[in-house]
Amino acid sequence: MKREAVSMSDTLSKIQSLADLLTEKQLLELRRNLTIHKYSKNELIYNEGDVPMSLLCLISGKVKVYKSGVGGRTQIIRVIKPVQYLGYRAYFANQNYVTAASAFETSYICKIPMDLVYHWMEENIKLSLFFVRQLSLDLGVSDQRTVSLTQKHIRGRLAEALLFLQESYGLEEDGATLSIYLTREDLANLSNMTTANAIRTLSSFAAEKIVAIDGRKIKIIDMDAIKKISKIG
Amino acid sequence: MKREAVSMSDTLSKIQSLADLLTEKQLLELRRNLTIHKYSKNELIYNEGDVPMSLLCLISGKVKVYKSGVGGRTQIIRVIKPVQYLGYRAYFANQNYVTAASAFETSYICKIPMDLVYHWMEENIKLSLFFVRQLSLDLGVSDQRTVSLTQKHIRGRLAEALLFLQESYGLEEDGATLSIYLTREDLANLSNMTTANAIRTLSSFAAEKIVAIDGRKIKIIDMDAIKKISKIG
DNA sequence: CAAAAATTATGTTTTAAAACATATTTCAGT
DNA sequence: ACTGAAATATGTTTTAAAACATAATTTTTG
Repeated sequence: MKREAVSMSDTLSKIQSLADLLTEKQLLELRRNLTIHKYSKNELIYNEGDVPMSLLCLISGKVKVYKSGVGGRTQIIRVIKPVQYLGYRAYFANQNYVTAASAFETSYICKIPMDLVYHWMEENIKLSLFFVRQLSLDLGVSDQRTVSLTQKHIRGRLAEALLFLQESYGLEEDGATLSIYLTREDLANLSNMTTANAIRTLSSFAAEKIVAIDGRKIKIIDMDAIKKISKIG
Repeated sequence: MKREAVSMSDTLSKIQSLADLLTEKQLLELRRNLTIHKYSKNELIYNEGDVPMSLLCLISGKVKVYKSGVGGRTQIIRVIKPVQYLGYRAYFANQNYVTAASAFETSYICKIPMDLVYHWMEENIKLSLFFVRQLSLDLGVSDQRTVSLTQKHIRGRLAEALLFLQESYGLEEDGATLSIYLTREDLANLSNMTTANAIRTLSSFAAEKIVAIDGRKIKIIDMDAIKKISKIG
């Protein structure tokens, strides 16, 4: 498990695909204005209502974007893996953040002043189109998620969450264990259910030999079954 | 009630704010490539899985964008009023449509070939930034909606739907009657509930003198009560 | 290392909403 | 204007999931 800090050159190589879109001048400005920040496990990165100031890019670690709803219940809206960008929507919409973000585990995030990014966009079509594409992908996921979370039953929602985690963070060397260890509460907040129901439903999956659980480790035994449960809802 | 067809010059004046972003050359291309289409009540405009070919702009009428989920249940994702654009997300994300759209009532829609629009975007920053903004607003609404639909109770969801319809389509001259007449089924699909529950819950609101119903006409009597019910969920 | 706190686990009860059923009314097409 | 279909209305039953409760672990922290 790597534990070292992230250097500037590490960071620049990670955001290469964004940097490639920039002009020489913009690249220089990027180097001058980019900052790197460490967030510990469960540390808040931004909160609902905050003014969006920076484009964030997750360099290493894992992050959740969530929203608190009725009676303080939390819904995880999306999860972020390296190297993905976040925090841009609210700025473009001229709003304060309507979501919050925090680190699942120790994470390094680089920040680029959003005013600067927007400035670049005004003279850099490729960068603008990059965000058009990102936002379009995000919106598709969000619309799909609305329907899944409202219409699927508990088992379907949990199965979908497991698939979602697998797609987002992948599997360990055994090719079966999810590479992220979430609390049951996070799993519940991802699947729109109560913590007790996440625990119960996951136990059922284990009893049915669909998954094997060892604390927070979840090993997927029968992927087809999970896909089927997710699909039929 | 206006019933006439929509002319090219009507249309051009409606899409003025988009046209203003274009160069002279692009404006000429727009005039040559823009087409106007009439859709009757309940007519399908595009379907899930279709290849997105055109940027659509609703010139007159009312349109719903929806998604069919588990067991064919329909969720209305958003409603469109004149002059709003639709149909662009899937193209930008390089996907087929994941939603469908149809007309609540007779609607005129103008179509502009999406390849052309994208071409313009590649040489027109303002146009690109227009879509960045649109997508960002859409995404904010979608994320908010995910939480509302999953966490609010039936009464809260219906109240929210009524507010949403009021914001989208406004009120009639009496300053109280919603300017859109939906079937109870559409109201249910907007609020994530069964038709029977939409009927029942709306009847309750009427019994509580929060609204007055006359067929599909819904008159809002106690706006504060509706806002409160929506808020507390 | 031990105590406190948080998390996981399960059983039971309650509740909200769906499913089912059946009239009644309204609407659309001939 | 008539007729079948669609939409509305309302009552009853069933079911899924939340709420509540309590205990056993595990994790964190002083």
